[in-house]
Amino acid sequence: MFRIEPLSRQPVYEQIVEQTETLVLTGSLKAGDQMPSVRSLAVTLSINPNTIQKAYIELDRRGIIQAAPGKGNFISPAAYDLLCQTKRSQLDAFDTLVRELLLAGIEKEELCGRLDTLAATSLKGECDV
Amino acid sequence: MFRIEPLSRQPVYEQIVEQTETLVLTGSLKAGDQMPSVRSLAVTLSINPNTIQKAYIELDRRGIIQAAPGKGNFISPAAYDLLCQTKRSQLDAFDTLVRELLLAGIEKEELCGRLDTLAATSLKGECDV
DNA sequence: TTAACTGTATTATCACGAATAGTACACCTA
DNA sequence: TAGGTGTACTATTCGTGATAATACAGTTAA
Repeated sequence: MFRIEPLSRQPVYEQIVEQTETLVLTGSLKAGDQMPSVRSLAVTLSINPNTIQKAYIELDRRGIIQAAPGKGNFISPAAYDLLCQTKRSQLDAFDTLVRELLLAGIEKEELCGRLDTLAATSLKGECDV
Repeated sequence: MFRIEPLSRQPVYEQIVEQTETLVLTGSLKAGDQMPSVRSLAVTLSINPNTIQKAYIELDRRGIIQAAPGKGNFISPAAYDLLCQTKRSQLDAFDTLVRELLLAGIEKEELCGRLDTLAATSLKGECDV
């Protein structure tokens, strides 16, 4: 379910947060789905339970999951819409990257071509905002 | 010349490296241009000379600058071409980002529109590879 | 020649945050 | 009741970015 790279600069707990969000966006995780328990995921990924907890706390803070003490952590009903909204505010990252690639002499046409290919591949629904 | 954000997760020395590379790509720094001296830049940016040196060592390692002991650090003749080549290998970052934005329900057309705008704005030459 | 600049090298130390370790408590359910 | 769940807390380790303080060597111009 998760793929952790311990050598990455990005903290492990953040990798879990981001991958969870991606799983929600791709539809692999839907509202109401139960997350792996703190302890079980710690065993699976061979990392400390506290690290998992830290990731879950952050996901809860963002409204992506909801904790039910004694039962488990579950994907929040609003998770998907929340993420759509968040991603929309990250369009400037797209701008920055494109600007740099253009500066490096990469043709606009090449980027457009890739965009088309990706759009055709990722056959996903819309975000009803 | 440089804009350092001390609170960023990105190390200061890396900020200097990346900004230098961007300046080369934009044409603000050309082959043969002299970089600020380690000590002077340290004073200007109010950071430790060792941090500047670390950035310069990395730039030298990448072939972007060349050191002339006793004289200074200078933009390497191959700097621009090197960066064009490097950026080209970062197209998968573009793919990853686009994929996520598409998943978040952002229309392909919107991204294309932004791409057009950016291409029109950044009126730069090509990279003769 | 001297002074003042340049890059380079070395060692020690500090500061911050990620990650670990260990323990404890409360809740839910079969 | 037993064993799962989330939660809280403290202490410690560890890596690394950044600082501090020197020292040495090459270049340049007064």
